[in-house]
Amino acid sequence: MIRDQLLDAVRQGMVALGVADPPDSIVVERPARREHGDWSTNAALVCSKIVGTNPRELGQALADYLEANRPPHVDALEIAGPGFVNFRLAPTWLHDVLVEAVTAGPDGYAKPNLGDSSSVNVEFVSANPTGPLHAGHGRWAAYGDSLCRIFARCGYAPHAETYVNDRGVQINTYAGSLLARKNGEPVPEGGYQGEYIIEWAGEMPDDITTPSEAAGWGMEFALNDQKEALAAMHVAFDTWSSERAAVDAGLLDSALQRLKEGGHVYEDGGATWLRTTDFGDDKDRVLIKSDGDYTYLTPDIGYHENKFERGDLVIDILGADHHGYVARMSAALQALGHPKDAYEAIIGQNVKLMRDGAEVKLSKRAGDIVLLSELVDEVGPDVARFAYLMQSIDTSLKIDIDLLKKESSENPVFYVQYANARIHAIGRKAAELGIERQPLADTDLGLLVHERELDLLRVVSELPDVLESACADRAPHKITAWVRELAAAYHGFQHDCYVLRDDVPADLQQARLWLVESARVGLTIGLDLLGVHAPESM
RNA sequence: GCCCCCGUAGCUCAGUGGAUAGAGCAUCGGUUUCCUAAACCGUGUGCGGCAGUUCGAUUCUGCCCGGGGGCACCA
Repeated sequence: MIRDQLLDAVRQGMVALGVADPPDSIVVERPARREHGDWSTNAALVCSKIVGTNPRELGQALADYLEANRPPHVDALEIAGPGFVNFRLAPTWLHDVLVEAVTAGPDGYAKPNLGDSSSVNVEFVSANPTGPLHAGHGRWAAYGDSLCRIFARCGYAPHAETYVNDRGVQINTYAGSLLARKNGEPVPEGGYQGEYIIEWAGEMPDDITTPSEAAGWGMEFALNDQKEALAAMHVAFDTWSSERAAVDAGLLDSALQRLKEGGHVYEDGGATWLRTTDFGDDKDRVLIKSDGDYTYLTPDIGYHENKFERGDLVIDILGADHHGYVARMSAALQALGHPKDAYEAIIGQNVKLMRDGAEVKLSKRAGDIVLLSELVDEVGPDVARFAYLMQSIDTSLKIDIDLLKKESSENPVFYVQYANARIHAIGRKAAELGIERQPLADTDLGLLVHERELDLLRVVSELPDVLESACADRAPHKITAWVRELAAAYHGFQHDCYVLRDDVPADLQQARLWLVESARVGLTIGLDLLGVHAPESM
């Protein structure tokens, strides 16, 4: 890659200038402003202290060295600002990017091996089996699924998992609520008030009369409902883990036993405690209540321990209301002997759903929830996923349902989908005209010199870096942002550069057809990472 | 009181230890005998505040202010 070639040259230059061991903080990057060249290095600023000269002088010396030992594609060098060395490259470096992209294709371009096949277990959604998924859950579904796609492309072996809390008090509450509604009675105090309970109770067979029967039937019904909603969004899990099954399999007992053997457990006030403060938690946590029942934490520890069988790295994707959970789970897993960095919790901020200009509450106990299935029905899985992935997971997400339903330029999804449709329209039109793309080797890419053409290739060239960063930062929204940039560059290109019109010379036409292909490769990869399908015509 | 996230343009959000901080929408104006105008081009205001670290801070650290979410022998 061009950047590595430039960086190598810069580092060699610094060695030649007396920096025995050039620091890693030397970078070659794309300057924010085009006037500052195609690439730029901070080497002189970083190394000036080591050499004892001022950055501008060192920069000049570096520029002189590079002038004499010119890396590929470099047209001109200049020193600027406080001591940056800027590279101006011939367009040939972008033509190389085109060749790389279309040769590797959607399966091979932008495929960094960061994970070296190590496995990563990603748990997300994990809703209680006591009701339907609401529109807020969609964020975790879209995020988790996209993150797994990113991991997979970056050389990891991801395992998508969701956890079903199918035991505990909320199940009894749920069963009680179902039975009460079945009998036409108001739900008990603290029960589930949602409209769906009435509806679901109506579907419950008459021979179900006991709480335990209602619980069994209700959980299965809820799970099926959730699976349908996720399937409509094209989200699938490798594993659905049942809390009850984990307890029955003895995962809880064996984890508890090992914690005791490790000396991390003590009794106090009739309860059994885990000394999580030894591993950074701010207070110890109860494992077994004084009434003999486990807290929610205890089976969760057993379950998390078990997840290491399905991942070298275990990641939980949790809502902001669970952030207090992280320190105790991390402490428990460390007490079981796992390295601190083998467990990672990603805390996502909440979803605010707007409809008719007002916020819609998403609480399951309140009446008017917007179901995930409703949202996906209304706008489709692609629009929904794109909307969920537009923002950083660290920010609360406002989703305006009215806006998503509008198929207009106010809705960014269509901008991207339209770019995809136009790319494919070129292909259709070319076929209609009997124009075929000739072998790449016979194509003169040197004809691609229009600013729009080069801008498009610049965006294509950035995908590998964007992907690495999206993976390292667990940030699918960086892919969304890149896809929007690519669409913008493509629309700009297509506006100013004709491909198939009569007056386009045949050799330029060929080069542009390959350019369109490189955009197709990039867009295909980007949209696939988001799990968003784009229609070939609109 | 403690913990987590956020505070960037009128709105919704990107972004970065660096050289003049971006995009979409909204406003106003312009572009089409031509591969989808669902497009393109032009048009202004902005890093909540105060210190510190640094050659350089919107970015890192501390404090303050503001918004959201947590602080159970609930899950």
